[in-house]
Amino acid sequence: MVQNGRDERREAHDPIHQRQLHYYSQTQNKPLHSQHDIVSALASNQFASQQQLEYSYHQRTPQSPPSPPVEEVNKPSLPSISSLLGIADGDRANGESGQNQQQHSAVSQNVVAAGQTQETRPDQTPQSFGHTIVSNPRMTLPPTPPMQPDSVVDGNQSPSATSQSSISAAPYYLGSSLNNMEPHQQRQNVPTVSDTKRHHSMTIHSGVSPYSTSPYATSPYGSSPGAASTAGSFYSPDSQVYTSSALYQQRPLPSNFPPPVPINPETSNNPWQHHHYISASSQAAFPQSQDRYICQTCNKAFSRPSSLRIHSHSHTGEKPFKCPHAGCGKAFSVRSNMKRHERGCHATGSTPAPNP
DNA sequence: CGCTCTGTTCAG
DNA sequence: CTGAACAGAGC
Repeated sequence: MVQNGRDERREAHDPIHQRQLHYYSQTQNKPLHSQHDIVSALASNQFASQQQLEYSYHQRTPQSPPSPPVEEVNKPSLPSISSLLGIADGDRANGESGQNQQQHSAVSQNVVAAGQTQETRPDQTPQSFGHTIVSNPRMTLPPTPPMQPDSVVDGNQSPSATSQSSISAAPYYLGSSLNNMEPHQQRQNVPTVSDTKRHHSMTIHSGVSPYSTSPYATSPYGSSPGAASTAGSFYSPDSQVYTSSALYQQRPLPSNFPPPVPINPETSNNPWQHHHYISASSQAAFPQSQDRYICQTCNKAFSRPSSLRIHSHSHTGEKPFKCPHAGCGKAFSVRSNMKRHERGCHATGSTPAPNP
């Protein structure tokens, strides 16, 4: 909410920002870029009815990721799981063919049940997450040792879990950090390659992504952040909190967040630590800096909230900064980029109007 | 002290 | 050319 306040402030002063409000409304009607399209489409389909956030910013933010999941949901991902379950249960599946609809439901139940029974800590989001990974991944997750059943138990250590208790730590992250990948990335099931640039932190995350994003992921809901907002209720108890008001709300990272890596000998084997959690990446790149703001969508960490915000634009496709030039109409997620564009494309002169 | 803004730089 | 992230300056 604080962010909003800031935004308001800025928008009030900045004509450009004021514009963006209109811009959003317009964007919905006109063809947008990939992200925009997806987001808007989703907004109209799911989000629209789901949760209308106060700010346009939030409106699209709502875990744009869901876009990919939408397709993925229909994909074999679920069926395969059901198959697995069916195989496992055998008689059950056959006996109750009508449960097809409950494919994911069953899965989710499994997750939850597993989490509650094994973990005895229903509060923890990670466990469900971890469990999901462990249960399904088998088929394709050979490389990571963390696959051990213990992973579930270790889930206790997972940042998410700890976040609850020690959230007050300091840093913040966007929403629930379940998904390491970006919407498009998830879609493609490709490890975050685009981030490989400067994402030292992402390196780890990239390795992780496969698990969380993999099609076999129990349920697209659980794996995708967008889903989190949608169906997050099941995967994360807290999700309700995030979802409603904290889609992009930053939360303090657990004090354990950074430390997770070194951890105790016992936890040293923590699977989550290097496969499905931001902590690994974040801590890797950001040792103890308290100002770690983590993007829920991609788990990327930033030292400044403003940076995180800007970064969030990349996920939402939000481009609040429009080129003032008449004929241009280009929009940018970063103001400096827009300025640069102006300088480059519209000449350094201050005269925006294109001279024929 | 923390945050935002701006400029610069890297990468595709 | 544009997107994205970082670092510095200013408030």
